[in-house]
Amino acid sequence: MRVPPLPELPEVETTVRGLRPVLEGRTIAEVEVRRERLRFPFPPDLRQRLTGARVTGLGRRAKYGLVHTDRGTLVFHLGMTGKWRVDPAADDKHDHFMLRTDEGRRLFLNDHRRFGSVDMVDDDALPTYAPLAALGPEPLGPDLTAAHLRRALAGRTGGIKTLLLDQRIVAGLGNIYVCEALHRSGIAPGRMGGGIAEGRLERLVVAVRKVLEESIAAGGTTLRDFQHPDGDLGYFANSFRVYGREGERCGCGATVKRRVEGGRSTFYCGRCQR
DNA sequence: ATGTCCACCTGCTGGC
DNA sequence: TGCCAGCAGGTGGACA
Repeated sequence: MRVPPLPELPEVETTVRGLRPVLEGRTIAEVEVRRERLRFPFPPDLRQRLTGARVTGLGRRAKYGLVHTDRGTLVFHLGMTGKWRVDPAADDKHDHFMLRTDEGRRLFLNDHRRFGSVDMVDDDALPTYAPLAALGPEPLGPDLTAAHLRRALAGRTGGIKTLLLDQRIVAGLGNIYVCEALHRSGIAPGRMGGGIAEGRLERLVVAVRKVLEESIAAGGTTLRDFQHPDGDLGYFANSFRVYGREGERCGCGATVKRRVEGGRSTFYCGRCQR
């Protein structure tokens, strides 16, 4: 079974890297807002504010993409099905938001399920912008350590799987990479967060970094080697060891299991993960 | 404070 | 063959 990857941290990182050469240093010549809202209403002054703005740089925080301009920062979230389409051959009914650069490149934010969001934040307000300020450490940065996890998980009785999805504990993980990281570190998804030994947390940190880095590397390869006819940025081929593989063989020979918790699928191997 | 559940949304799948 | 219920899940809010 093959599952299209949802936009988690690696997909957002790959998207930002793909947008950078198109946007960085450019001036936004035209902005089109095609509906009132995605998950949240578009800022009412979005079009006016971005038109004529100069893009100074692009970045990412957790699953948020950041487009810094001389008039503030455009913060976008891809939700579950969001992607940017660059110079697409044809129009699509789920192209909700368009930027045209002074070079005539056209970028469409496409999101058929509309769980994504777009916001515009003043530079001086960015450090206290609530959606970003509440986030835990970047998993690929120096602040994600076993010691951090030990402190953040202390006393927590919930399952480690659920807790790792909490963006305040670690920022940027979603259902897919949490399942993969737990599998690689041999930790059962239902294990109580507060009761995990330090050595296992060390292994978990390593596994989280590794699975994200491998995925970003794969995405980078895709961007370099493969030009999608529609210029899609945000989805790329990937292979998972447990996610979406219910009933298939784990590397150890046991069968991959699926369990639903809180309406979310958890894929795991009952033999490798304890 | 913490854990649990639901709403949001649409394309796809499986069952009849 | 066609229809439709059910499912997928990131996030924020409601609730106990």
